[in-house]
Amino acid sequence: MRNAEIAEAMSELATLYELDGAIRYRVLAYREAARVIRQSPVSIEELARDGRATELPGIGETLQQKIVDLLDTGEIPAAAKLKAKYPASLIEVTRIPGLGAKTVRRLYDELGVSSLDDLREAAESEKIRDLKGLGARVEENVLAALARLGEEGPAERLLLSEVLPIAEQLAETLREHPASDQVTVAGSARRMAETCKDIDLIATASDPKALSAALVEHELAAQAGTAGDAGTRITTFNGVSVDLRIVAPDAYGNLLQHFTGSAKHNVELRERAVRMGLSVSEHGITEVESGDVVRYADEAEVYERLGLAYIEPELREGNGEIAAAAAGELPGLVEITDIRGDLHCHTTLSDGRNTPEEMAAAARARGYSYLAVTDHSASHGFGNHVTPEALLERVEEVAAYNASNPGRFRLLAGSEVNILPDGSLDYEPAVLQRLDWVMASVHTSFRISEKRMTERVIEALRNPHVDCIGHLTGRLIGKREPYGVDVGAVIDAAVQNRKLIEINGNPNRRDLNEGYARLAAQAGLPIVVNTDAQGVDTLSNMTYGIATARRAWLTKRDVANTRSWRELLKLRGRRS
DNA sequence: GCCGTTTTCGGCCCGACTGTTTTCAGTCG
Repeated sequence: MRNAEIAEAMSELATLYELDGAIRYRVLAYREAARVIRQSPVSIEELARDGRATELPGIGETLQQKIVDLLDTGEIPAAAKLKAKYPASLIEVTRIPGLGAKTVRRLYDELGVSSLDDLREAAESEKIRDLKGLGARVEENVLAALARLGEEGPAERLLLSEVLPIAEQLAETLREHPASDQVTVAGSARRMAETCKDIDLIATASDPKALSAALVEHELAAQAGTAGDAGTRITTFNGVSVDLRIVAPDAYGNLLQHFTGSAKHNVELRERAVRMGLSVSEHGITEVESGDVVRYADEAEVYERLGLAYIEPELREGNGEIAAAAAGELPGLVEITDIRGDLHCHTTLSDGRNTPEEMAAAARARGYSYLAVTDHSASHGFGNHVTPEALLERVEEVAAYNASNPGRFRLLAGSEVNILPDGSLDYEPAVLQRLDWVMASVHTSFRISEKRMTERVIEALRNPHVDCIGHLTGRLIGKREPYGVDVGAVIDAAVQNRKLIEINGNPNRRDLNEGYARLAAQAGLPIVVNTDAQGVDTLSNMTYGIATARRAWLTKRDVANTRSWRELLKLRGRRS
């Protein structure tokens, strides 16, 4: 059973318990467990079968047993019992914004509302206002929420690449405004998360209202609230909602820390504060006993006051960073400026838009000392494939380029070779042998079993000509689920065969994801951060690859392409 | 239900906003 399915069962049970009036901390415990399970890079099924699920934070003996029950019988007895008590369609009603479990339970008990249809009818026939504490306004909000649900579905999360450029453009506009002092992008965009729900901008200003007005009047604003002293909110034409919060300079650090999140990180931070006799909020740090409040202009001072080293935004996910900061054991994260080359990109030979010469020029302009052109192999299946003859011509072409462009930069002849369903590659060894660098990726036959997919990739890792596995799980964020593959087993096989593995920086992929990348690094597997660029413009997707690497706690040393080409070659198993 | 450099029991983050109420519960981020 996939982690996502187990997490979904826990999350459902949390809602059922909540409807049943369980104490909130039990509900919270199940929600937290669901989050931990969903995020885990290792198989919860295997862990629970070994009785080791309790090794995860937030999972104790009770949940360990419930997971085993779920695996054995397909359901959790406690959930089955509650489902007999409350109709399954009641859970959907709790998804209406503004209606929590308490309210839904009352609607069920007092009005017999047990589905979204019942809810609509109750609101339309003005029965909700009969309940104590609820009024006509609630009916209006419910109907509006139901209408939104009907036309557009639940609010989608946007890719970081869709959000970050807008966030930076807006921040830049505000920075140029005469009334502005400091402006920073906060929230999940600052943490470089895979997806973002909205944009948070944090600012200080000599004239807050004027700065708010500048955002309201921005050409990207399709809708806008009122421009106030505390900030404002707009929605851009492509539907991204943007919150601007303006604060006095002396509390800028507190506000920035608070609105950078994540929620989990902030909760852990405040729990630590409580143990120190302190209370942390966006307004400052209060000494509980004396009631004295201290504000911090600089975010780093907030962490310092709590006895912590500064924590980079990418690490603020509640994955052990606070304990590491307390112990002085935070990793020195890899920086984009550490990157010395890109080992996965395409040219006009397959599906790219630029020639090798143009790609090389762009790579040099980025300060790289090497670039591998890795066009798709013969059986790619989407046209534009490269025959063995064409690939050998490419080898000559690359040699000629390097001969006529002496110096520090080296163009590398490579290929992104398809891994066929049986794990073989679709070029002969004699062809592969001529290449400087071989990426091997799965592009077809996704729907085989996890076992076969794992064997398929491991077979490719045994091939002496393969250097690196590309986009291992094949996911497209928000569009295509990763295919079933035992990442842990692939990591082990890669280490054994002295291969490398890629973080693909295409913002739709970010594959390996941060959880798996952290696992790979812990196993000692060298990671290559690549772009998979299809043109000179997308070589800049290194930003997203590095974001994932940093969120995976990777250091410069963990990332192979922070090395010179000569040093990098020492990491791989085959003869060069 | 989980967890432990105050605790194996008694705690478990903080504040804004909303809608309904004359002081607050519920919901959300």
